[in-house]
Amino acid sequence: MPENAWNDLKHNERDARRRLILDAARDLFAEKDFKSVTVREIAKSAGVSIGTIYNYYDNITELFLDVFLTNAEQITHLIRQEYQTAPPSLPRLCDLYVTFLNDNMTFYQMMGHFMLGGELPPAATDRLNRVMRSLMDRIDDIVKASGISEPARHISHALFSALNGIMISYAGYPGRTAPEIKAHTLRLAGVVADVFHSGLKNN
Amino acid sequence: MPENAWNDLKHNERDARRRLILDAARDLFAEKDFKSVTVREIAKSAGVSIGTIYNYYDNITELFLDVFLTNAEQITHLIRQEYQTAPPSLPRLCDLYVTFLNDNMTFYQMMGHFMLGGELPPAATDRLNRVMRSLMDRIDDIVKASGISEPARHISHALFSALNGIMISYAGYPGRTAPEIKAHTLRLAGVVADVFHSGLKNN
Amino acid sequence: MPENAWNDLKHNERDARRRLILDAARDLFAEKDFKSVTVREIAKSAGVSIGTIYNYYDNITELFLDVFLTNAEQITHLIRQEYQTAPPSLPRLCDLYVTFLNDNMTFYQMMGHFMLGGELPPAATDRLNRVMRSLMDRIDDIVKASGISEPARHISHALFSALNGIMISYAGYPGRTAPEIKAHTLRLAGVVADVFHSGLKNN
Amino acid sequence: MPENAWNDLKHNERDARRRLILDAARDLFAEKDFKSVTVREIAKSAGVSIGTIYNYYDNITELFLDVFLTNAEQITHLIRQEYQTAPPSLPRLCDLYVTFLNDNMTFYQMMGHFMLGGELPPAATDRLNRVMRSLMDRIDDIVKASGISEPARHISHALFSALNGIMISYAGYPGRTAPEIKAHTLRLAGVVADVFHSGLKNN
DNA sequence: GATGAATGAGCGTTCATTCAT
DNA sequence: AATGAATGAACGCTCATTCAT
Repeated sequence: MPENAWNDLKHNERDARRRLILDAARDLFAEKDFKSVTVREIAKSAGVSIGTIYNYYDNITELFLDVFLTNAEQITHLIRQEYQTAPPSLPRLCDLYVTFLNDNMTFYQMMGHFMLGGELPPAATDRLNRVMRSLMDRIDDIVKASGISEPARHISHALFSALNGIMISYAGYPGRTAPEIKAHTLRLAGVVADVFHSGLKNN
Repeated sequence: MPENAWNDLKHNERDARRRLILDAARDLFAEKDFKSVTVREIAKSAGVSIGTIYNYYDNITELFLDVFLTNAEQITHLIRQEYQTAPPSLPRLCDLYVTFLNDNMTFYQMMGHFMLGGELPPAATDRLNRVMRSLMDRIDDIVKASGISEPARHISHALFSALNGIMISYAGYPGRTAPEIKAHTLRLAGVVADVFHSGLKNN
Repeated sequence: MPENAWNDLKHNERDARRRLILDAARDLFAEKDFKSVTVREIAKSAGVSIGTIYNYYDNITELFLDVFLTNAEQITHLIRQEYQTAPPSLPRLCDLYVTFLNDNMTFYQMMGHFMLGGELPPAATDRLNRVMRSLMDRIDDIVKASGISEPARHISHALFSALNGIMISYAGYPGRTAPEIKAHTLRLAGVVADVFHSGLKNN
Repeated sequence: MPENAWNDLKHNERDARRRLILDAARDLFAEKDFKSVTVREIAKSAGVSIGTIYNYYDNITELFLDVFLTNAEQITHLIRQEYQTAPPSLPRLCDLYVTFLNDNMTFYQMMGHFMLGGELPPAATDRLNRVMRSLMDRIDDIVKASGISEPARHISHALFSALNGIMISYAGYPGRTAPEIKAHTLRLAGVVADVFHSGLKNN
């Protein structure tokens, strides 16, 4: 079926180009506050023209959102994998998640942006909610499997919150190098895991 | 010493004016995303000219920072008061802090901004660190007094993180009213307090 | 001569395609200000690709001009028909022309555009002049046949001007519906016809 | 009253600057299609920065409208003067108006733009209508005073239309110099005046 | 010290046109 | 001949900052 093959090729090409832009944007975001990255910079960095970016995204917010949601899907996938391939472990979950946040600070910044102030078109809000709920579900899986008696959803929320909070509180610690920050945040992730583990056993 | 009196007067006036600007800015931030507030708006709202603002602040970031640090000092003060007037209580601390974040979303947004992305001049960084350390010390006071055996500082960091994280994770939940958000975040604050309380007793 | 037949076929096909684009453009112009119609929209509406349009027209101005001139030829033809099938009548001429302008606002807008501001390549200017002169000649036919003693060409110009002017002055009257505008402009066309009729008898 | 004097000075200065921009814009419009004049060009031509223009006008449409309305008020004033200082004369009115259009082609182009396609904010539409009605009233004054028995308003509309139409039909005549165009349009204005004059006497 | 008009770099976005397939 | 993704100059507009008064 040459028709299909051709379509696939086209589709692949389009996807590849989109990925090119996506990755360029992500790299740029890693260097500075993502809100200060411009369309021009992304275009230059991706090696395409400004117009091309608008060929793939209606506006820059959509691109930002795509970077964010791609990241969210990534960590969601990682947690699902962990759940499926190893006995459930709060410490490992915490380590996994905080490691990811350290390696993807943009994701973290964007979570703050989109979940706090960001005016989003309704369609985008829907997509955002769906993806975030899926992430939360995967965390829930592990929390539940850790033998918790309480209504698990609240615990999952609290744990998710605590891990996110580690970053907002320490990720930007001035005068610290990236490895130092990673070390400190992972240590705190361990403390959180411990506290939740022993705190929940005894309820 | 008339010279001193005159200086004091001048000093007071200057401080009063600065406060005027500060308060106007804070009020404006309460209405919308702080990054979208313009110098023009602040000037108008404070009843002074644009130029005057630059008389008190070198640039708009300094003003933003001043608002943030003022808020930080405020919550620091509240926690100190709590510590001095009531028996130490993790649940009350958590409630107090999360209530404050709900009532001062700007503080929360700015914490995210300054601690994550914000390029700050060194002097500003120093001031930021000092104030945040002081806030942490007050949290530390209560954590220590709650009868914890472990090295308290880490626990304090983790607790502080967890409380901050509650907000980034749920404060912007789309489709929820402010009271609903407050209710949910306070509930989660309760869960965190519980978990830390029972989790730490048994270590 | 198969060669010729083939050429004819090709020629017909080409013409049909051009007509397709032309009609799509005209329909689009009817919906909104012609200056705001994009090549992309025309292509989509005509069911061809952007590139194809450039295969038939060097640039978008040429297409606009083609739409305009086609319209001009249409009204020219209508007036000739009127001249050939009915006794010459100024009122009927005025009614016919103003009705056409009402039903083809694009033509009117374009007349304003091309005759006032439009930078046109010389070849296009020639074509424009030829077509407009032909239109004027048909008006002239009827004016002359109406029993006018004066040098007819000036009268024809003045009449043509007056009818065009009715539109620029009232076609966009805000708050009026299309039928109301048609009614008013036709009434004014009647006044103009009367004035020219009685004004010219007595000279 | 020094306060008032100061305010007057400020007011005058502001007005002078606004006039500067207005005139620069008008000059530019005279050179090319007014829709193709950019904010940058106007700024450069007026010797001010881009930002300054936005200090006086909310957006470029407002500036365009100001140029147009200023012109409209000018010709309105000229016609009123004529009415007050000379016996009413259709030929003189026609000559006056068409001379003005020749010397202010921008006014003519803008009339076409604003009265046909131009999407205008309601406030602007109101202002536009008021000014145009005032212009029409002055024409009405002279038409009525010319001893016309018919309902004058329709006649005024028709005359106004006819004069405007002269321009749309001949102002851009390609290959003609400005003086030639002026001569031809004034000649047609004379024809129109004649026709209306004798046509109306006999009704 | 207070003022606010002026500044202009820089923003996101558009769209006629090109050209490799 | 037909395609449509890529292009990038150019647009209107914003807003932190400056500086003459």
